Amino acid sequence: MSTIPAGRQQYILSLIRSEGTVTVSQLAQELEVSELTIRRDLDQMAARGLVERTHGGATERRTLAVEPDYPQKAQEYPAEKAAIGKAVAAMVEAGDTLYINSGSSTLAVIQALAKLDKSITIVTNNADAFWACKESENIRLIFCGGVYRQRSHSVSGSLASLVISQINANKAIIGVDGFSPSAGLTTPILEEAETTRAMIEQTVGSVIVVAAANKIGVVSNFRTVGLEEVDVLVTDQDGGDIVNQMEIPKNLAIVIAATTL
Amino acid sequence: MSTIPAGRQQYILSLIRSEGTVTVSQLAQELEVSELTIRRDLDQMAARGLVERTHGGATERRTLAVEPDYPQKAQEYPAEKAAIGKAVAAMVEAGDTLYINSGSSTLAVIQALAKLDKSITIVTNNADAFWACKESENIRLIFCGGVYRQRSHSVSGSLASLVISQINANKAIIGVDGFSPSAGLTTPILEEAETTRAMIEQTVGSVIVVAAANKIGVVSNFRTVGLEEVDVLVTDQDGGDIVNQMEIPKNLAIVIAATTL
DNA sequence: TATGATACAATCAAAAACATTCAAATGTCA
DNA sequence: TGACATTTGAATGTTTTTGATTGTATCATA
Repeated sequence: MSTIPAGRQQYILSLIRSEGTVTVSQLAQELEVSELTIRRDLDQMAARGLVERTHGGATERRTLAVEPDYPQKAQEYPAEKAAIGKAVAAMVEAGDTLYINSGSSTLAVIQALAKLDKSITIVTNNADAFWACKESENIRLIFCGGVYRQRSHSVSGSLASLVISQINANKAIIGVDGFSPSAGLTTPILEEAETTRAMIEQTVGSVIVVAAANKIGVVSNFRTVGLEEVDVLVTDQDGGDIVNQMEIPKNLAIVIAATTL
Repeated sequence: MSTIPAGRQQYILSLIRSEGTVTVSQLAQELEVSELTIRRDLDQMAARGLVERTHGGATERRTLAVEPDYPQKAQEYPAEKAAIGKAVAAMVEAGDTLYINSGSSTLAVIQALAKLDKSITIVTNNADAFWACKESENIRLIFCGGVYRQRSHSVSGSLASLVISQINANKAIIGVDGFSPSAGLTTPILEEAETTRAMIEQTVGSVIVVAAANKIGVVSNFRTVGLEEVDVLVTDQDGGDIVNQMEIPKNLAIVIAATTL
């Protein structure tokens, strides 16, 4: 077989495409190199986004790195998301006007708020908010305008910013794809980043970021704002553990949502 | 078989997708691991929301975590509305930018357009447009901002007008509650009337009104525009009969949508 | 409703896979 | 050839996975 790294990795990739998964030991035998070499190959390929690394081997990437497929992502880790949603909803008081951006985590917040049905105003660009609030008599729902993005079930862009510039809220509830001390809050879609930034700029009260463990420490393509703009981070148990080992601004409060069942 | 967790879980998932349910003992035998390992796999997958755990095994998730579940509006005269929608959709050409306001008749137009899937841009304040266009790759959907009205599944008000002021369309497809020579187009909600008027003002091409027979000759509370602003009226057979006995502007074309079934 | 069979949760120890560091082998360019 | 970078493999300790064990919860059928 190929004795150079590039050839090996190409073979690994083709095998992953046909089999779905590969194991380190199997590849080491087949290519007659040490398992360590295979691990290094897989790590490199994972860093380039070609495969997904798992314990013992690697799998095919389910979705493109750029923009996650909505229905798949939306139902990942429902328990954690529901817990986060509940915790955030508890921070909301009657009379509040909230900015809530799009994403499956913030949808969980909307669902929790819909259940409580306090008299609040929600300003959002999440298209799923409509049905989530369909039985909440006391929630006033204001929707951002803009270009609809099928993949994320949301609207964004300059039209959304235009609407947002007209509204001041006293809390912002922001879901992100990346939360990092150095890079701040990041998302894979430029327009979403712009819309989210506009929401934060129009918020006079506290900015609450929701991010499950798999978002903490991650850096995505486009920056919305730095962590200094954030007042509260709501995450799950694992996320809390990661944050504890990071250098974060002192004024940023961490809230752990317990997955109590 | 795959000896790593990822491969096992992938196999389990594919099996669940085809069979509907799986049992722990069956999987343990098939994959040649202990039942305990299978249980751990299933628990992990359940935590991620991929499967539903049951006693002794797992089943496919029957309900998606996110389910619009729109109460399909108790459609009055579905056949007539579908016919009107089809007739209007036939007037739309690739490249068009359309204003479409809210209402069950115009929703039928959107549904017909979604089926054709021409490359057009739809600007609407109808919240149901999201799911109606969910499988139309070529339709660009721009949503108006504004306050959401549960009863009509739409947004309206000054924020909607603000967005509309930024966009020029070459056709407007307008549903109304009242169509009358003397009172013009009328609707029972002030904000909807304002939004619809703004749409018509921003249209440089033809204004197409859709109205079933039960709207013809009716006068509702708030006036949007007079009939002189309308270029085409699309109605059903009965509606055509009524219009024929009316005094309408000469430049207003009448189109009868045949209920061919 | 009681009861035996099965599935489960919790804990622990062994095995496998891993990260990390370092040195040897290989290839490249002057 | 010699200096340098790249690739590879060995050795170390750490983490993850796995299966055996125990006792508990749940199910099906009488």
